[in-house]
Amino acid sequence: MTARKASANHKNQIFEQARQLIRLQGYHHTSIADIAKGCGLSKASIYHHISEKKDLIKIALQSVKAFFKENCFDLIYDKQLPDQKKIDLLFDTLEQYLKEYHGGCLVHNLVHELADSQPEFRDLFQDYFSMWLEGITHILQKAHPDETARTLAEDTVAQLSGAIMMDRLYDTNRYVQRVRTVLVARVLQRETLIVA
Amino acid sequence: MTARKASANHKNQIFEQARQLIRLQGYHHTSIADIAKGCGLSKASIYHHISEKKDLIKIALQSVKAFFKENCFDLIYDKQLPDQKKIDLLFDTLEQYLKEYHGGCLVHNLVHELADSQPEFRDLFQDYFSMWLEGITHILQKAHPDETARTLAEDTVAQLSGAIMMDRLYDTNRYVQRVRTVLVARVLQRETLIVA
Amino acid sequence: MTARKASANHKNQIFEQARQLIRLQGYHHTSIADIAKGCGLSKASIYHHISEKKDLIKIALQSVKAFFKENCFDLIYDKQLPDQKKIDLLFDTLEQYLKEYHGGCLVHNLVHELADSQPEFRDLFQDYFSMWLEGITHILQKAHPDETARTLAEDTVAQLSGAIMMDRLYDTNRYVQRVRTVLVARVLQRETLIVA
Amino acid sequence: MTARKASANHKNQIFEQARQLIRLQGYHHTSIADIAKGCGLSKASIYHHISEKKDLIKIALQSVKAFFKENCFDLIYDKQLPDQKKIDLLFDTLEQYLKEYHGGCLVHNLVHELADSQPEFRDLFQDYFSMWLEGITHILQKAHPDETARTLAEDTVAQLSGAIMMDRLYDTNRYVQRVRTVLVARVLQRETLIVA
DNA sequence: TATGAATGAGTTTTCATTCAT
DNA sequence: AATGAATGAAAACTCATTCAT
Repeated sequence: MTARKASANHKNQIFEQARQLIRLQGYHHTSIADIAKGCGLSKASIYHHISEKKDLIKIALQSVKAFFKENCFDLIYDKQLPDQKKIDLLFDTLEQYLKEYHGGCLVHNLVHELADSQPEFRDLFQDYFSMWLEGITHILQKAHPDETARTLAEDTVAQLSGAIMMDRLYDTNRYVQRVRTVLVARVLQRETLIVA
Repeated sequence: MTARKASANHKNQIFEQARQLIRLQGYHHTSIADIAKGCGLSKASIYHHISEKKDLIKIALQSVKAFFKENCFDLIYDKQLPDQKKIDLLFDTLEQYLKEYHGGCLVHNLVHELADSQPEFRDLFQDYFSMWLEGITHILQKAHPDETARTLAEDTVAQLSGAIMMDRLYDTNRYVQRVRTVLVARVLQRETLIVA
Repeated sequence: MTARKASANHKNQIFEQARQLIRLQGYHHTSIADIAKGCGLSKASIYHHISEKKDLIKIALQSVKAFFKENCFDLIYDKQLPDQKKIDLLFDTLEQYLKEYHGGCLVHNLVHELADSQPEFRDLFQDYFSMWLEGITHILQKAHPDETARTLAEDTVAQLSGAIMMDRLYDTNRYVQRVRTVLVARVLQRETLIVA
Repeated sequence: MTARKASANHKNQIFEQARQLIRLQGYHHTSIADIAKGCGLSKASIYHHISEKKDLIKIALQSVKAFFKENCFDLIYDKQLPDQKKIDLLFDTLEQYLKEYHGGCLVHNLVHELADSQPEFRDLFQDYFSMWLEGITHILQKAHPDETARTLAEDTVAQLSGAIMMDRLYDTNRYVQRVRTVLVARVLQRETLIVA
């Protein structure tokens, strides 16, 4: 049991290191040696848990998706939950995620780095953003007709993506805060001049 | 003269190749050899025009900034020009830039790839976005008080950044179109439910 | 008993896989992992049956030697058996061996790959060819004086070795067939003696 | 000029080292590092002259083929040259080649090592042996009808291939000498024809 | 300017082998 | 006997950079 745990820990450590380093440095600028060093393992050991470096991308993307799925999107479709609470859930989780490590969101970073040169990951990226688009569309559907809700969700997701980048660049959190404010206003249909 | 022109051409060719390749593949995934091959030059020749690879980042960023400065932001502060024309100028230039090559905007790609690992470029990135923020704030100042204009400009720039990424990922241009629509509405103070 | 059998089976499986893979891919190009995968075992398990990779060479060579010893050379010295039958025995066994898997004869392949870099196996190789040389010399001794018989046997073994290679390269069996034809002729003395 | 010569020398040194080491150790057991060390160059420098390791196989095979073509097969079709001289030319060249370095003939070694795992080189191997087969057939055509000449040439080439291996294994040259003797006898028709 | 050649350091990946379980 | 995990060493190959010509 100790052994099983220990080995599982190494596996998780590797994936966790990969996640962090790729988020901070990008995929191509993160070497297997970096990850190994970060785990106190040898390079060769890494290949006991993956079969090629690209596997780490998949695993990292899936883990970020799972994080938001479990913490937000699995809860958001609950009819009982008031819209405000849903938005809080979303943004509180996001803020926790962004605060935990610096370097913005791994998914956004990777989209820019890999979207064209590694088309095989497109589906994973689209999956991720579909989850956000559908979740936010759902939240907006009480206040708006379907098509409007979808369009506003797209605006929101775009703004959120850019906001994460801007916050990273200017080392603030005001851009993401604004997305929250705007989304709340949209739910409350108080959209005219949304300034806090 | 022929020689001077030829060398200037090589210089431009190199910078142009760098711009394109870095935009498509990212900085770390683009090698000096790639750029040299793309220009029909040898690797060593590249170093007659730059002193290290990083120079290419600077040059590329400056050229994108110059492109938008000359084509938009130098014209936008003209009191004669109606707001609608200014917005058209902005988005037409942007669309032209995005259409010219695929791969989204070089600046956004690089922000994500380099923001943390190469802090020396932060200023350049911030410069670039300041230009956009100030330009759009200016456009919004006729319709809104200063602080509101600034806030809405930040929303707009964030949304635009995310929109470029989303359009790249889904191979459309609808996200950026929406930013234009929303900005027009904001200028016209018709913000309630902005759906085309 | 079940256990003993099972392990013996694994042992044989490993040696059989090694034989096949080394014959096809060469010694250095066949990894312990390849052999393990071919047996459905783990790499570590291989080391319960050998102490280092080189052991597999020895075992493979011995098994090929044993195959021809049991099927030909143990029977060939029987005074009762007519020469023609002996030759049939030899070449039928050889053809069966060559047909069973492609990739020529393991021994010949290994001689070329290892002869100089691993002098420790020289004796094994020489043993193997001595068996052939003596066997064929014996067959020729009825029709020729001892020294002539030996010389013709050497010619035959050389031609046979080259024929196996040529057949492999051109994917035929005509070269080996010719060796059989020539040997029969030599036994029947239907060939003016070519001896210096 | 000095520079051109120097660089050409490095290139030749690399190919020469590759030829020698591959002949002695086999392709898979010869590393780029081995070759680099043998030339006093860095590993990276090797890649200035080849684009992948496999290139060395091609170059080595071509150089051996060129050696025998220039020294034998370009001369052998001369009607003036007596058959005995042609055979001398062939075997003197071969002996020189075999003596120059130990380790038998590079082509034979590679056939065994690569024939199946690297089918892309089959053509090169076949080319090489075709040169020999046609040359020896030509020599035998004065003394024998075409088809017989061809068959005897095939016997001769097979025997020669095996003889090179046997000589290497037993560190003699008697096996190859026998091939010369037998071929002379065949040209002089001092051998009852062995054709099926 | 331009380039062929060279290279140290680094990249991903493989390998034979060991060992605790 | 079997194996998952680990690893030092080495494999092939790449890269940014330098320099003599």
